Amino acid sequence: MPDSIAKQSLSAEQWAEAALDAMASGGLEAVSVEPLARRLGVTKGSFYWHFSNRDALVRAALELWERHETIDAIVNVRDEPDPYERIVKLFKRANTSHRAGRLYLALAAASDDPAVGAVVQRVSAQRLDYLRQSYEALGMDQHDARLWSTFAYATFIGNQQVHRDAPEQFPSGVEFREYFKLMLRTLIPRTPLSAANAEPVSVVHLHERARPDPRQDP
Amino acid sequence: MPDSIAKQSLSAEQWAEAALDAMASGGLEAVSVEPLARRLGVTKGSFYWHFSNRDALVRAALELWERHETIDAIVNVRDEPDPYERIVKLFKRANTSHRAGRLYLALAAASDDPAVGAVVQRVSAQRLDYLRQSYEALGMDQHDARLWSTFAYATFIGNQQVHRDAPEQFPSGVEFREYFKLMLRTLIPRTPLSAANAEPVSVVHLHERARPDPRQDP
DNA sequence: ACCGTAACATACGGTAGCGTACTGAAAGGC
DNA sequence: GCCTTTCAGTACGCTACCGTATGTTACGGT
Repeated sequence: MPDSIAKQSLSAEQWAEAALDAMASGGLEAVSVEPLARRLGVTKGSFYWHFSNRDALVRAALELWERHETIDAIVNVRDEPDPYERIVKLFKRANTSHRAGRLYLALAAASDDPAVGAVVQRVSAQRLDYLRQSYEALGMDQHDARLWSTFAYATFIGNQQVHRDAPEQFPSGVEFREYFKLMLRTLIPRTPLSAANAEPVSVVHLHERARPDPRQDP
Repeated sequence: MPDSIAKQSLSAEQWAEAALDAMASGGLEAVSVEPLARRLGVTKGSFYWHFSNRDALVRAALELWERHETIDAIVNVRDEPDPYERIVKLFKRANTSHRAGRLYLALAAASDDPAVGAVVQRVSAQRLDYLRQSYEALGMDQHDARLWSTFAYATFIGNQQVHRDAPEQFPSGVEFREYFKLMLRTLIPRTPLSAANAEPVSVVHLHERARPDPRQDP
């Protein structure tokens, strides 16, 4: 039993990965047993050994996705001490993976399904929460951090959407780099906006520090 | 014939409206003849008198939606002379109708379908274009207007998305009003960026100038 | 009173996909 | 060498939905 679990869970995970692929390109409805089996070169007989039914596959795929989108994503930037750079990293990550973006949009579109909706809600909440914490680490009070993090999150979700729905209109190449910088400058104020609690830091100095950061661009 | 057309097209439009309702709550897949007929209290026999097939219904619904989302929306704010107020109106409209938001998201999710994708693209392009024009009317040069209007549009699309996917996290009530004002202040610079300095640096000034703007208080 | 037609109903065949029951084959323990 | 376990294939019934063919009703014109 214990050793066979490895083999079984491997194959099951392959099914789940294939399900995620199907979701990314065709939405939740595209996760159908027979087409997936065809794509994997087997028949339903295999599927119903690994999973009790289609719902179980969807659940497994959602679990996989949730891990990818929360734990992995956050672990990836956790070692960045500077909160500003941490947020920049999150933004870059959000604009990097095309598949991840499409997957999010596909799952969000299917959030009427209670199982999907719950996961989407948890993922959104966790990402928003982590963003909010990062904004607080910038020196914002709780309230401002909540507003700004929501603002920033909405913008980047919206970017995915616009990029998919109106690719012709969406900036690309050099223009995207400018667009990206504009968003960073606008959405990550490096000086606390509520005058109350923070030590006044040199705004000019901080802004200049942001510009000579030339790294990749999606 | 001429008088019977009115009756016929009326009924056909009812079908199209019902199709849009179904889309808003269940996506494109929810536009199915038999369930729709049940919901309307008739049978398929009626449907196949008005439309040749399901695709024709989808096309009619899309046409209706496109009119709603472009012409009507723009006509609604066309009489506002102040470009600032015009943009505010557009934003308010975007955040007002829950159904319209869900409809957009549902159709965008189904934009793999070429018929749907084309309409979504046209609607997005037209709205973005109108927004860009409004930003130009604020005094921005073409380039900045393009970046800022894309930015603003993405944010409001993202707001719809977040509002649907993580309703618990999305600001509401008093907090939403603050959130809304923050977005307006940030996304609609009231000081014209003169065409003279189109460099990205000018945008930084913009952000810094937005803060001491005495006109609104959160 | 009669007919034509607009509007809807009924009945049917066809397909896609879900799930089940059963069969088949390879692999490793005994 | 057998036999259980693991994994996959085949065959079938079931449901939802599409589309078609045909039946039924109401009504306006003549």
